[in-house]
Amino acid sequence: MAAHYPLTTRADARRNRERILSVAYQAFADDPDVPFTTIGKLAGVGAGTLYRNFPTREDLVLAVYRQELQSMVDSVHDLVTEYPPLDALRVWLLRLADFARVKHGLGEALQTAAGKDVAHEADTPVAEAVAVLLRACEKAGDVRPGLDAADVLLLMGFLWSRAAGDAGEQQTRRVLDMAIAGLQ
Amino acid sequence: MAAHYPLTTRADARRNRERILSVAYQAFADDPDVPFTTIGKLAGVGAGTLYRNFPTREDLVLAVYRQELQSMVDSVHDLVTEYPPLDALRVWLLRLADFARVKHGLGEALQTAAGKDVAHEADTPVAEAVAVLLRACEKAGDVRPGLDAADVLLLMGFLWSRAAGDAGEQQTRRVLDMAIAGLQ
DNA sequence: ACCTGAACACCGTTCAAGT
DNA sequence: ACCTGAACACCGTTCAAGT
Repeated sequence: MAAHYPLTTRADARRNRERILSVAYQAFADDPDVPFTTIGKLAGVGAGTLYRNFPTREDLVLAVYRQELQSMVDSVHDLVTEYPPLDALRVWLLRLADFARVKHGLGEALQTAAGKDVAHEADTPVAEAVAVLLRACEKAGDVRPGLDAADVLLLMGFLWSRAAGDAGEQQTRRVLDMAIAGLQ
Repeated sequence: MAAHYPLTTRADARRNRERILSVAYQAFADDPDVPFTTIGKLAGVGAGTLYRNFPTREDLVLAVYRQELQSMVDSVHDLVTEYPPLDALRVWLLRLADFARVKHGLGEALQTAAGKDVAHEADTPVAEAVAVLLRACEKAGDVRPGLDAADVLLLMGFLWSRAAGDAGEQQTRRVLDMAIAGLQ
């Protein structure tokens, strides 16, 4: 009596999962408290399908988080080819700051055990992304040599916690510029 | 047709309000997502009474926040008489760190407009409390002179945001000790 | 003036029936 | 194998009736 595992996922099943993920980010950004079932409706799937793919709200939040952070990390390559090194660093960190704001809006899902795992699992790729940007700046002589990516991220984390509490984008930008000036 | 305002609050009304506040802190600490109506039941009041006193969950959260922070500030005087200055500072900052953890658990009520007002309104008394503790340490020669209370709080805020994300009490204690060592 | 608690609305979650 | 959506449970909120 061998169990039967499907060799391929059914096409509609894959489509449904992708649809949910693609509406979820915007839905969470618009309203962090959006009813879970509403996301299913927006994606045009039944409640059962929503729950089979993401048994809890947290599962969906974390999947969205993972997806967005991945696309952030993937964007590094294009940035360093398109912009001067220092601008690439600034743009990327600004995007990360925006993401951190949304992440904060996503609620405390990242404070749970599973959430910390996901957040922690992202640490290495994110640190590597920063390392790539820093190395480009270093080569161009835009920052002082020997800067540690983890240190930079720690500093950024500090800025975000302040920025989230107080004013919005403007302040984030100003403080970020101050921090970058400090790296030079 | 002058409106009639009660000259004195009815005794049972005052009692009810106090009862709600006294159960709320523990209830939130036990489970930040405790159903709002459950707090009414724990306090032994009807849903209507709960809602008249605290129209929204946020109102109750903020009232609890205010109350607890007030008692923290009030405790400074006893601490500086009971403990050596540096110990008083350490104990008080540890308590504040514990409170910050619970505050975090209280959810994002403090991120709203009203929440920021309350948090901001607390800044001055809290900074004064720290200033009192610092001055005592300075007089005893335990810290270097000229330390700014706001700077110390900024540093603490940084520690908490790290501590909340990662490990709990142990790490908070270690990092706090490092920070205090830095003040000396 | 203040209280209680039943009543209603809304959202989370499951599961029987369908393709 | 996967889907839909009705059905049920639970919590938030109001308000008529009581003291």
